[in-house]
Amino acid sequence: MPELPEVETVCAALRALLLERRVIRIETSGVPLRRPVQLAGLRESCGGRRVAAVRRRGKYIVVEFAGGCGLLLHLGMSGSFRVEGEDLPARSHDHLIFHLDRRQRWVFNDPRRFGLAEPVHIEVPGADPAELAGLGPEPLGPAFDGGYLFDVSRVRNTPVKNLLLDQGVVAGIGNIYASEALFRAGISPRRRAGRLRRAECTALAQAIREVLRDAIACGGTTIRDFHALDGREGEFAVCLRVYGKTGEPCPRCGPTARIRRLTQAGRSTYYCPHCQR
DNA sequence: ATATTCCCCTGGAAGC
DNA sequence: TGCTTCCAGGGGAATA
Repeated sequence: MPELPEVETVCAALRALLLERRVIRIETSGVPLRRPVQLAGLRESCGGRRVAAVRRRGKYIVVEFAGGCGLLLHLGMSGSFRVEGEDLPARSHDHLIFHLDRRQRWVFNDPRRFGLAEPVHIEVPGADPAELAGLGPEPLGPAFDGGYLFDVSRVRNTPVKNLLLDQGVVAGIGNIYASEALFRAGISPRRRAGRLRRAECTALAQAIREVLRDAIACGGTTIRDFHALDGREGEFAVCLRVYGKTGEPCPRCGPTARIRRLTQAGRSTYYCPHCQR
């Protein structure tokens, strides 16, 4: 569920709440997330240490402690965090509890358990852990532009929508923003990636940056259950132009064209067959 | 090697 | 009301 803008929103809130805080003790529900939780490793990596940095890479969050110790987090489809007083009641699907100083706790809650929380090594302060080496560039960073997209797409026969979902090509785009970016760029999601012209790649890269920036400014998109640490929902849902809008008039073409849904690589894609070519 | 399909899980909405 | 079916913002393993 959470894509780059949602993870960015969560990450900024975590940074504000956790920086310089000390992890006193760690507990788990004992239930595996995407993989079994390595409680001993987490205690070694985080236990007794102060949070030195919190940053995002693609859809991952990296929490850095002193001494090269790190914590790699991923929200999966349904993960969420909260930081609250120790006296409040636990909730269903609380799978990781980091007890902090000042009688607070930091909780990772994840009903579907597709999330991830693992100890990692940080070689140099600010560096990515080796586990993230396969990620493509940040779409809002300097390495991502139309030229890059053109180059990496040449040898790919997959539909461009699938290419955008490949985290090794570009990190952080998910199902919502892939559809939204293709709509903004006027490119059909079914187009073979390798057949895109250079100008189309430029338009698409620009559309990706725009939609992600707009969504971050709105605190992300809440379709169902995404919420930030303060409980607020992402306001970008009202700005969606095609995602989830099957049968509605196209915002660009008007009532003469209706938004359609199709399935690509097992995921829903939304697009206007009239203005996306 | 690349590209789909399937699977992991829970919960909410929609259909009957 | 209750049951069944479908669907979901992710990613990785197993298949073609």
